[in-house]
Amino acid sequence: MKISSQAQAFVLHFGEMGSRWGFNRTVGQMFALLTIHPSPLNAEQLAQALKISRGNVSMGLKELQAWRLIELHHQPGDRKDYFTAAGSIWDLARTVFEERRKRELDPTLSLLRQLLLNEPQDEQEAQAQEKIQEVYSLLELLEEFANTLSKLEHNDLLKLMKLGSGIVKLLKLKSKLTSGTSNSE
Amino acid sequence: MKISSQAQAFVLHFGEMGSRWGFNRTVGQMFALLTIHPSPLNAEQLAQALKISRGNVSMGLKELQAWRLIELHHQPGDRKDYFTAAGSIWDLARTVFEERRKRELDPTLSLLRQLLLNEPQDEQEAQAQEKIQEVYSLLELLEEFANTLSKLEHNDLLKLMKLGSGIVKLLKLKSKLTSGTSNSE
DNA sequence: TAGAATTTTCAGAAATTTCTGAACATTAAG
DNA sequence: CTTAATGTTCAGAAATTTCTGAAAATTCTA
Repeated sequence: MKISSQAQAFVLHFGEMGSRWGFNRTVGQMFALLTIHPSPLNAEQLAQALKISRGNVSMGLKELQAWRLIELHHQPGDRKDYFTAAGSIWDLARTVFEERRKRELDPTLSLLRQLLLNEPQDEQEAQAQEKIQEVYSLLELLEEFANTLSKLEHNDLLKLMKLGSGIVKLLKLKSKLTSGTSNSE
Repeated sequence: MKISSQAQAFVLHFGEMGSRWGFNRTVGQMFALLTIHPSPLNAEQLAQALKISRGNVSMGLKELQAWRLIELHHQPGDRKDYFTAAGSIWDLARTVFEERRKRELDPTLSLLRQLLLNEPQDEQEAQAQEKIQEVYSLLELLEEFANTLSKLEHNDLLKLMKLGSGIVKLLKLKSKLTSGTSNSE
């Protein structure tokens, strides 16, 4: 469990950024370490490498599993649980993207849907309702777009992301070809 | 400063979600209230409506200004500062998107760039370096894509987001038309 | 089934973040 | 310049989150 200073910096940074990405410092560090380390690690090794308690590692692993970011391995003749980051970097990014969509968008969509069911009782409320509707429409569109992106095959996603301002041209091209017809799905 | 229960729920929810979106509870509430309220509000009104201290409001407003999410107004004959959410819901979404990109992507890109400058000293480090490079490439692509989206005009962005699986068809169409030529920008 | 190895849980400790309110700073008006 | 109105700051209080470590639970082996 020797860690190069290189890896050290990587791990520490992901710890710092962790909170911005939706988990706490040690969970961020654990994830970074599992990502950068070539072989699976067990709880003991994680605790030692990151200088945190065994209990904390256990909780962290549970959270990373809830995010579907790590997977369990076993070494023959060893009862300990070993973990690695789940899949390629791209898989991980996709998973983080999807989990965050779920946590950051869905609860709000669901609340706003609720609020929109009420009949506004006065002018004040009617105006508020309108604003809520605007927010709702936007978030719904975002959610659908995020969904579309999630479902794209790796190659298509790559192409799309590399288009740059070519996107505009493509959109223009499209409206020329299909002018006058509705077209999602 | 009477707030309908409708608005109340909206404000409280944005408080709860606040931390997931990058600010704390009261800042989330302040932002929600300024968004849903039809007219500009001053610090006193915010403090009263949200039952928080005057000092807290001052700090919150400062943070919302750092996010460029609110703008200052003045009522003739009144020295107080009044605030509203800055621009339309779409403007706000764009701003949040850009600020978050800055805070969540840029620091990491900059660290990884740093790390990649070092020559790996052994096999272990070389492997780590490779992983870092993968993460870096992905985040860089993400950053560029986010940039592209930020720069799209409202209408183009809307069209793109509504494409749904039509995106795939469009990408296919494009590769047919330009097969063999490079094309970002 | 006993017992050793491993993982999980969770009460309280520690660390961190947020909030208050009083002191201070700034501004505008007279 | 003085005063009153408003805005800002920041030390410490309060609230929240994270972490530890010992006890409990689980799992495997013999």
